[in-house]
Amino acid sequence: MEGFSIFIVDDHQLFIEGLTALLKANNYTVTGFANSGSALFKVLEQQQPHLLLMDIGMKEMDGVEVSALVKKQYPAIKILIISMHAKRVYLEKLIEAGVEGYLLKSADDEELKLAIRCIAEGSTYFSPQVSDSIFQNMVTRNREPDVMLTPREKGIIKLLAEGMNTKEIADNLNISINTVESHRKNVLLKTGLKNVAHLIKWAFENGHL
Amino acid sequence: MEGFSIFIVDDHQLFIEGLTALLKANNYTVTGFANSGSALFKVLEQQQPHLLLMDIGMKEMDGVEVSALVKKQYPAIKILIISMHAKRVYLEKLIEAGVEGYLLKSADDEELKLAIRCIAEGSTYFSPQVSDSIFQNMVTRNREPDVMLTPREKGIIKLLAEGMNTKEIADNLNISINTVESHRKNVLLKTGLKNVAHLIKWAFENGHL
DNA sequence: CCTGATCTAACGGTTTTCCGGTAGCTATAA
DNA sequence: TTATAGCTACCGGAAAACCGTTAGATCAGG
Repeated sequence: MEGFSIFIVDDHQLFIEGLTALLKANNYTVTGFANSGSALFKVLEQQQPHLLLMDIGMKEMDGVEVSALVKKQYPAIKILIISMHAKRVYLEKLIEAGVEGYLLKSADDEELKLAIRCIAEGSTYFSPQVSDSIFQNMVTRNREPDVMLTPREKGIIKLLAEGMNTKEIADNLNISINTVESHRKNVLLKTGLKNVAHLIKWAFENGHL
Repeated sequence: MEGFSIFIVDDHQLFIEGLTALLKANNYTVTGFANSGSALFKVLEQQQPHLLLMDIGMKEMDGVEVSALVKKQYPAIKILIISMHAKRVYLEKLIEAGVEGYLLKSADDEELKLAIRCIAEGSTYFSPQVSDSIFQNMVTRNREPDVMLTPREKGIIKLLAEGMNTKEIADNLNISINTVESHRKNVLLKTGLKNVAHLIKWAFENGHL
């Protein structure tokens, strides 16, 4: 494992330091860390580690975008995602981006070492829970072909979540009530959700709020 | 610091092991860990550590309840909360429960060591960001006097979030439509929210979903 | 230039929510 | 034993959401 450099990306300093201590105790080489995407790219200009341990928290969907960008600019760098949860939404995009592995934070250090070994050898590692999720997704994929919301629609969802009714939203955006109803209707149509309450929950779970 | 035992409670095994490695590298004594509240209490019957490092994630509000229970049954055990965010909702209850400290995961190891030292010496440590949040809370406290939902109400909110309407919920719970409407009405009344969409958002932000 | 996506707007009818008030039944705590 | 809290249930009217459908304007990309 000598000569295999690991770099940690996470916005939780404590987790970085814990992970670093853990890896060093197991004779891995940790060459640094970054707290944000921009910090990471600054470092990558100077040095390219072999492996990025990338944490994906709840709030920042951008961990996904960061991964995609890294893969585009530095295809040689391997990426192992360490995430809180096995959300399909993230997974799809991450696999599309070409990450080499996906671990849950509930994994233990044995699984972490296994994942790193797999990736170092040129393979991939996706934790079982996650693989199931992927497979399930493959099967049901056709039903939900990636719902994309327009900016206007996202804006209206935000206002709906604030408790505004159609008229208030119309006033707020200086458009007709009919228009707002059209948007609301379109969103429900394209997402296949039942009503606004359902929509708000969906928006939360899919990073739109 | 010799003779001061630390015990970690977290449902993320990786974080536990990272933290353990970090603490051991700094010559602290880590006597064990637990992945859940129930596991913790089983261990506490056998041994009482001096300090609990308690992680509070997003989903499990129960970290708060666990802390309260520990403090009630083992007042001598100190508790240092390590949390993802500085949510007022959690903070209030944790302080009420009597925890000795509150750290964010964005803290570094220096702050962790400082917090542990403070608590070991009989003092308390609340990270600056959190203290601000507390203070801000003191000022605005009067406006939101702690809305408590009954189990039935929580159940109905969950079903509402699934997109069910009143009739479907009534069927699902085997109660009258009128009853469901009463509950929905009461919830909106006691929370002061505008409609169900607003309610779903509120429920998400306050840990009810 | 044509096409597709987006934003805008409208109408009529049905269903559901929202609001207000009222009220009985049970279990539990003061 | 009173309260008090929680769950249950009902009614009627106003307001809003939901549904299906149509359609003009604009603007970016092939």
